[in-house]
Amino acid sequence: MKTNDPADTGEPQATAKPNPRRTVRMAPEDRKRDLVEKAANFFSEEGFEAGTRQLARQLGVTQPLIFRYFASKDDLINEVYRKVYVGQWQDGWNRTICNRGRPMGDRLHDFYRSYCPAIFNRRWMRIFFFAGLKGLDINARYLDKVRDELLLPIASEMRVELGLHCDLPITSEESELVWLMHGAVFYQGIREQIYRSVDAVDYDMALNASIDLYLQKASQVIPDAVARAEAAQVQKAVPRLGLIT
Amino acid sequence: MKTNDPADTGEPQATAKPNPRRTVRMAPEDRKRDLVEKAANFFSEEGFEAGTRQLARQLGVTQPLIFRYFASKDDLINEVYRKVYVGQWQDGWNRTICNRGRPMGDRLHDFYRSYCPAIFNRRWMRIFFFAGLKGLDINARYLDKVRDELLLPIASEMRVELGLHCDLPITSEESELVWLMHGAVFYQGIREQIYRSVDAVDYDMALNASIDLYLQKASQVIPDAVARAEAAQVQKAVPRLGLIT
DNA sequence: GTGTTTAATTATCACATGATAAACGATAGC
DNA sequence: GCTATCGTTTATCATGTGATAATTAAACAC
Repeated sequence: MKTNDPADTGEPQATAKPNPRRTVRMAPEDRKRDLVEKAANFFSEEGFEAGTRQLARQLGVTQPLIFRYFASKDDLINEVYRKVYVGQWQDGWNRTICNRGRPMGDRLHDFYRSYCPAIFNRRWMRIFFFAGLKGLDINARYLDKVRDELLLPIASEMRVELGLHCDLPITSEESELVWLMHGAVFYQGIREQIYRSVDAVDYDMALNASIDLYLQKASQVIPDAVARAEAAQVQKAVPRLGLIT
Repeated sequence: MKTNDPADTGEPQATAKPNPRRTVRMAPEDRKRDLVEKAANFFSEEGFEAGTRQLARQLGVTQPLIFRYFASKDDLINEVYRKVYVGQWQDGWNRTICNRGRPMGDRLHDFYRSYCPAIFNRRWMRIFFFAGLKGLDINARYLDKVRDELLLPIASEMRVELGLHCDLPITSEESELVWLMHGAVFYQGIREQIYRSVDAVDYDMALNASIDLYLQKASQVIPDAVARAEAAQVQKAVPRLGLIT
């Protein structure tokens, strides 16, 4: 008959102490980092509504210990968000996009070949959607960052690539076109990590096709869109009476 | 000083009865339908982890009443799923796709112009992702249905449109290409309903571009892919020694 | 009106949750 | 080896949860 003692490691112990609890004492900063890291994995699988006891079990510690390192569960969750979102962002992405020494198609390829591996993993994807469904501002802020530092720069660079000199804000057509490309790529990550319907999507073809689509549609649509925007701008600048005379 | 009586409707009541509770007695089938309908709205906003008391408050009934109509909370949730998923599916979608009397591009336009309005609403989208993150089989089954009744038929019809006569299963290239188009369209729904970053995406342009992309890439890629598949099939049919001689 | 049916209520259960306080014991400095 | 520190534990709290039983009252038949 085997003992059910949870501390029984299988090694024969001559003097069976009543409570040989083998707690590892870690330096506070190490422990905290470890907790956030493992909590990110845990919450990404179970959702943020999962209990702190289950979390603690998975972390290999007792539940009250969590509250020594984090004032509240929400506090821990916020640190998880910060780790996942802020920790993954690479400033090189924007630089790749804005590097005018190379053609736009190459820049987009390079960018997505760095961006996709960074976020196409189960943990990032799931936390992104958990937070998104909650309507959390950290998620909205991430999307703002995607728009302001990635997608709008792409649209601006595209104007330059097309030889358009225009300082007016990006039109909705231009912006929608970038979102379309981005969405087509991003959806591959959803299929892979959220749906899990495929072992691993070959997103190289998807990448090529999405970028092709953008480059092609952009050259068709954007010159006209920009021209329309400029015409509207001129019209606005002319005083009302000018139209009548 | 105003009374705080929850039943106070504002009408002056001469004989102030101690508990004039105004409960409406509904026919069981009506009540049940009403509960499922409102629960779908509630859970789509709050997530399925939200409490039954909060739900009951929103429904305008007491919490135990829920358990008179549903054996458990999970039972109610399953009825919500069924309502949202099964209730929205339209058999006409597959028929539109398979109508060989019309060109593929038109069929795809018609299909998506019916499909998008059916699922591009906050309730459907959110419940879809809540269920997806939970890894529920009802969600996986929905995706199987999308694949088997919508996307694979599109790939098959595309072969016909391209004049290819081939009974071999759809290759991964063909399937990935349809998923790419579908994802580009679907992502517009995510932006609109999950991100809520735009008031209303003008998904007409997105639709046109996505379908164009598919038609164009398909005509480029699919004939070769099918030819390769057939060659591989022939090779497999030939006995091993045949390759050596 | 009176009585019967049963939809909806109030009161309550056992259990799980986030969080706190007190006790314990692994490690570092001497 | 002894002691002080503080990382980690056990024990516990108040509250919230899904679910049940007993009670009340709205609607219908006569």
